Amino acid sequence: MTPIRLFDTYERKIREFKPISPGKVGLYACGPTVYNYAHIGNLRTYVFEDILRRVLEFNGLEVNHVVNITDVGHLTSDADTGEDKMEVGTRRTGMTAWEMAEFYGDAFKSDLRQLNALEPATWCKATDHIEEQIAFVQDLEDKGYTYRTDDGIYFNSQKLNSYGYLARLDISGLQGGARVEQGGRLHVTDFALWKFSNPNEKRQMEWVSPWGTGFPGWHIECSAMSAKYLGDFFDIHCGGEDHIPIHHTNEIAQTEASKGTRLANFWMHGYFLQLNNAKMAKSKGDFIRLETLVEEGFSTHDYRYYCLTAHYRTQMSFSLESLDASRTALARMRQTAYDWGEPGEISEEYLHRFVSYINDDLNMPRALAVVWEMIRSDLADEAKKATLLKVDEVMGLDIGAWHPDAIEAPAEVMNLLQERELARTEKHWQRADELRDMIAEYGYVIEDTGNGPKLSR
RNA sequence: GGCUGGGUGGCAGAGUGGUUAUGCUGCGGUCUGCAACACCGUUUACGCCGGUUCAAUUCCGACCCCAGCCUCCA
Repeated sequence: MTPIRLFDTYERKIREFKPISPGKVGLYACGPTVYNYAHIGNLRTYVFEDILRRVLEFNGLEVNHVVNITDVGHLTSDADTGEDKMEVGTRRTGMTAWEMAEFYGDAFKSDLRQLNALEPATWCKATDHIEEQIAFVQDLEDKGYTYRTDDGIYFNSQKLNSYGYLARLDISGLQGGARVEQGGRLHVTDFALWKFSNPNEKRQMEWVSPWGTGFPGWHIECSAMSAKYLGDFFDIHCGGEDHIPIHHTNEIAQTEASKGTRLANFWMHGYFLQLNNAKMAKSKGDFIRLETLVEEGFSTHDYRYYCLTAHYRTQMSFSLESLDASRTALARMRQTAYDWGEPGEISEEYLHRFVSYINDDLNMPRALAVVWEMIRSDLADEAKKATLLKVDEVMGLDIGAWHPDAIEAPAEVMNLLQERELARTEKHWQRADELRDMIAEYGYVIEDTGNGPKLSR
């Protein structure tokens, strides 16, 4: 079998992937912060992670997939004007922080299911792992990596020579450009491990700790939970590209200080979906949800297909026009496959070519090109069907489950349709065309096939 | 300002030191009463300026532009 080669952000190169334990892969994916719905840009990263998992499994590996839910740890902005996102969220929704976390967590899981992403083996919430996080911070304190300020316990990034290696950070450059008040931090790159509650206001989420009542910093949850579920050094850690300079840099710093490892053997990042030449941001008004696309008449699978048309490591420009191209392509793929009938023998040649691309750093656009080549080849239909169903184990487009919708048209439309068929057998073409126009006014399109007319909306 | 990454045909998006994916769209054709579907064919593509080379979109350098991060963020 073709070796699996993956791009590792830490090394900044593609290298062969070999599991730390033969046959088994530990995979940790940074999950959502649940103060709002996920937008399609967020979702693109989870589609990438799902493809990664499917490719590993396609290669016969057993994947232990862990995804966290960040339901606490939203640091209040360091600037005086900053607000706690969670607080803003509770005001907006009228829910408590706990209710909100559950609500948006469920919405997120629902989005993933609709995108046909495989369910992780473990979902872990930050609030369910406060003890582990406290223990982790305690360990860092014992090892001399922390200091205390007025508002929390901080990680001293200067204690690690390798700090910022993942992002190739030029720390002196950062200092010149820092736009935010440092507070009590000693260095710009230092970050909170544990934040104290403000004595003047009661937080909805807070816990007692050896340092005082408060809540964990954002980064510590991933170091603590990944260690719990996958060990001190596991195979792959994923997330969005924006996590490279801060979140993952800090996770690595914590784990390196505590465990002496770089946390994961491979660091992989999904790149942004751009809207109007800028990243889609929850803070802007123009963020698009999966549900928004459905309201626009697209299916969630259309969006999944769309994600496969670009490599995960390139930014992609979103527009309804380009999504429409994917919808058309997927519709043709499904319909064609349906018409092929029952599957026969898989074409080893096409399968092999497909695998050589997916194993080459998840090159789905190239793999998809092979699939189209196969579809338009002179292979027998049964072989095409079998091959397509096989490669769909990776694509996840549910090709095999699809069937044409049985259109339920109102009786008026059905009568018109019947009338038109009569006109056609009598070769009254003008009348037939009039009837077609009338049917069109009800919103239905007619396709005349060998087996009679076919209605669609 | 610093750091990281990128600029490919109408759109999206692969890839390569010489033969220039793939999907969608447009155009031409076959099929069809017409249309639609399907199928076949098809259009001056590689930001700009230098350099290396027999040959550069592909390698090197400068420049311009774009995105991300430096602030919660997929």
